Amino acid sequence: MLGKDARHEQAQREIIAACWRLARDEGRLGFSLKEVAAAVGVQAPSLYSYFASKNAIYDAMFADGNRAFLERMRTVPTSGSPRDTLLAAAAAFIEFCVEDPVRHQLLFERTIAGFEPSPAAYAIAGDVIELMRDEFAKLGIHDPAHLDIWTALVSGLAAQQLANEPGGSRWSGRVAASVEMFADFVFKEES
Amino acid sequence: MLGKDARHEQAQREIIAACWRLARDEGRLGFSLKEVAAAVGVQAPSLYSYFASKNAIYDAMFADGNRAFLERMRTVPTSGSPRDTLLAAAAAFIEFCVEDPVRHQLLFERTIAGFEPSPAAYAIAGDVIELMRDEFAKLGIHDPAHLDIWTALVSGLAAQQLANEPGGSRWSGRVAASVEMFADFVFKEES
DNA sequence: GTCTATATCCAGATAGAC
DNA sequence: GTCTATCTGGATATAGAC
Repeated sequence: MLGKDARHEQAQREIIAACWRLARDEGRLGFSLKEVAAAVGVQAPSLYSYFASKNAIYDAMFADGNRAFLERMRTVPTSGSPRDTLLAAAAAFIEFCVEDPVRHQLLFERTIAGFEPSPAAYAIAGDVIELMRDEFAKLGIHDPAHLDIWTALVSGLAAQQLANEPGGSRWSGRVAASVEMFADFVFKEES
Repeated sequence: MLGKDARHEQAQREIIAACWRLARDEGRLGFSLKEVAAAVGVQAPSLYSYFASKNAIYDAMFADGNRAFLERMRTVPTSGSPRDTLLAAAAAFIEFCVEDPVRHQLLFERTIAGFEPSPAAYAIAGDVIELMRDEFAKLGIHDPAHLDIWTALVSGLAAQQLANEPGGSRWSGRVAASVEMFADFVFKEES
C-alpha cells in the first residue's frame, strides 16, 4: 500500500501526465484547468489540493521535461570517436526536440505569459548544461565559444524543423553535415 | 489632402504601430483590443472598421515585420569578399532578431494561439528566402543543405540569445566565429 | 465611422459545506 | 480531499443609435 504522501505524489504525476497529453493533443500549452480536471476525473477546484496555481503546474511540467531531457542526454553513447559522440549527441537532442513540439516550446522557448520557472526546476536544466560541458571536456573541447556555437547550431536545426516543417526532416536530416562542419572547426588544429 | 482610402490606410498603419508599441512594452503579443483602442484614442469596437478581427491585426503585423526584414536584408553590403558578405548578412540577421524580441516571436516562432499568416503575408516571407538564395548563388553556394545549415546556425544564435540572455551578447558575439566555421566548411574545396 | 451597451464566453481562483 | 456555487475579471465580437 502506498502511504498518504506517496498517493499525493502519484496523483500529482497523473495530473502532469494529463497536462502533457492535453498539450500534445491541442498542439499548445493553453489548456484550461477544467480540461485537466476532466481528464483526470475530478472537478476543477480539486486540482488546487495538488497544485497551488496553474503556474505551479507549468513549473512541474518544466521540471518533468528537463528530467526527461537530462535522462535522454545521459544515454548518448560516448564510446566511439569524438565525431561519433558529437553526432550521437546532436541527433539525440534534435530527436528529443522534434518528437514533442509543445515540450520544446515549454523547455526552450520562453513564451508562456506569466510563467517563470522556479529555481528548483531551473536547476535541473542547469544539470544538463553541466553534463554537456563535462562531455565536451572529455572530447577536448574547452572553449566556451565552441559550446555556445554548438548549442546554437543544434537547437537551430531543431527550431527550424519545428517552425517551418513540423513532422518533416528537412533540417533534422542535415545533422550529419552540420556536425561535420562543427567538428572540422573545433578539431582543425589537431589534424 | 488625402483621399478616403488613403486616410483609411493611414489609420490602419497607426493602429499597427500602436500594436507594436504595446507588444514591445509588455514584452509579449498578448495585448488586448481595448489597450490598442486606448493607445490610438478610440473605443475598442471602432477598430473593427479597420480590421475584421484580432487575427487580421496579427496578420498585418506579420506582413509589416516581414517587409522590415526584407528591407534590412536587402541593405546588407555585398561588395566585399564572400566571407565579408556572409558575416555582414549574419550580423544583420541577428541584430534584426535581437533588437525586437516580440517581432522575432511573431515572425520566426509560431506561437500565437489561433493565428496562421495569410498567403499574402506569407509571400513576403518567401521573398526573403528568395533573396537569400540569390545572394548565396552569387557567392558560389548552391547546395540547399548549405543554405539550411546557414539558417539554422544564424537563427540558432539569435534564438539562444533571446531565450537565455535577452539583452546580452553571449551568443550574438559568436557570429564572427560561427561564420568562419561556416565559410571554412562551404568553401573548403576551393582553397 | 464612432459610439454605448451588450452578448457570449471563458479563465483562474476561492468559500464553505460535506 | 472533493464537491457545488460563486467571485472576479477579462476577452473578442456584434447590435444598433447617432
